[in-house]
Amino acid sequence: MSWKRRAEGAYHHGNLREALIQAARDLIKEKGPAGFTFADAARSAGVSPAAPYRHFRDREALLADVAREGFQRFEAMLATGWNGGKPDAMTAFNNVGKAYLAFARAEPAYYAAMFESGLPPDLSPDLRAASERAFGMLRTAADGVVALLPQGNRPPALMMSLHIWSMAHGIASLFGRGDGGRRTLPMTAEELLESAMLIYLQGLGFSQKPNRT
Amino acid sequence: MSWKRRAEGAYHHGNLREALIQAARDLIKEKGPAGFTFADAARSAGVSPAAPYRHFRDREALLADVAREGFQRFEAMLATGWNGGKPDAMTAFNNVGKAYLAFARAEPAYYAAMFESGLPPDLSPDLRAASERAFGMLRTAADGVVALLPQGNRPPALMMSLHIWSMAHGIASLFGRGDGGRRTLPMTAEELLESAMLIYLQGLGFSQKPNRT
DNA sequence: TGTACATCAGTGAACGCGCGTTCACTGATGTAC
DNA sequence: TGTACATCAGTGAACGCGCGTTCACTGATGTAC
Repeated sequence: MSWKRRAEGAYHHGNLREALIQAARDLIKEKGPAGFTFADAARSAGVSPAAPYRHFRDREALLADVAREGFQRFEAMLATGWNGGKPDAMTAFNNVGKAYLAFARAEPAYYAAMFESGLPPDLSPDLRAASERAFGMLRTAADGVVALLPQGNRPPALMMSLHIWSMAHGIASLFGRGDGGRRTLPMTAEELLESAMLIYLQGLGFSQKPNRT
Repeated sequence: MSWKRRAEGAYHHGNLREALIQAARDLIKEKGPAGFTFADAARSAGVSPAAPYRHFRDREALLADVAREGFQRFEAMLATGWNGGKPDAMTAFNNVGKAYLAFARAEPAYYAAMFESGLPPDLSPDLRAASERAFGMLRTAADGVVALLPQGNRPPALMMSLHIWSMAHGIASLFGRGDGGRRTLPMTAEELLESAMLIYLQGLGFSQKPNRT
């Protein structure tokens, strides 16, 4: 469903590019990243099957754009969780984890396009850059947390951010998706991630729990 | 490629069911779990497009059988890693992690069918059971490790096994696949997992590193 | 040991379908003067 | 302000293709007697 309805009988759509991305998201959400076709997207947007070629070279290019847009929103959501490290780095770090899972649940279509579509991560420089900026947020959060430890006792922040990324992605993939059909858990995905991060941070030398927000 | 070549001109294939599973694995490896068709599999196995219907209701049933078989081999591989908890639980636990990644790398087609095909986990009781037995191996390993801790200071082994599963799955999905096109890392996937498990175990109260095998 | 027969596994032709892609086209929009 | 023209965005018909599925069939295998 496009946020801007096409005027009845209008020859020019006016916003077809965005409408196609939106249509692709809807279709991915329903049927997975492999389950939509170029013709499908055109139909959903209410245009002829030839129209999408004005905006995307092929299906893969459309999918890549969905992924790119997804990384941008993902980055924004992680940044909101981090919130500049406030009120303190530990709490903010925990909020980044929650934001990660919230994104995967709220936007399963973006998430699938980003991580499960089979697109090569550097299909285009734009896609690559968007993906790296999103990861950069995890890195920033890891830097903030590592800085709380005494010098000489600090783990590499890059490694730490890769650990957190992997854990959050694993939980999101296995349990935390908004599109049903997934495995069930004796606890929420958020609780699972939070408990894992807590134990992990204790392993790094932290002793107290992050404050709840 | 079937391990049993079809006799020239033989009318009966003799092993078509297994040959179709093998063909599906080859095609999944090449093009992803969504990238193979029933007709494709028949062609690879050298039979007419109608032949697979003698053995599988449809494409999804074939895919489910690939996944089921995958879970069985996965379970066996994890069990070999665990090796009854020998030489000691910590070392064996670490070996389970290595076995997890080794499987994902060596058998990307099975892994994709198991975790990335979009099949509902309880499509069939058989599939469900195979999946749970595989997870049971992680649970067994977690039990073994938890038992090393003093009573009163033991985390729930179920939670711990979910943590490990998520971490290993996250690393395998993001970095550790044998089919290329994945993100690159400043370390191996095995090193990433091992370091994460080490920190995690320290967080649980363990102080020494597991012995190397 | 031989024969008749039932069962099984795969054939090959056929069908309807939807997809990706192309093409010459046309209606709408923007701009130079 | 009006007009001519270039550019742009979407049309609709057409094509070849491969897929999923069905069907009556046939060749091979196994078994009862």
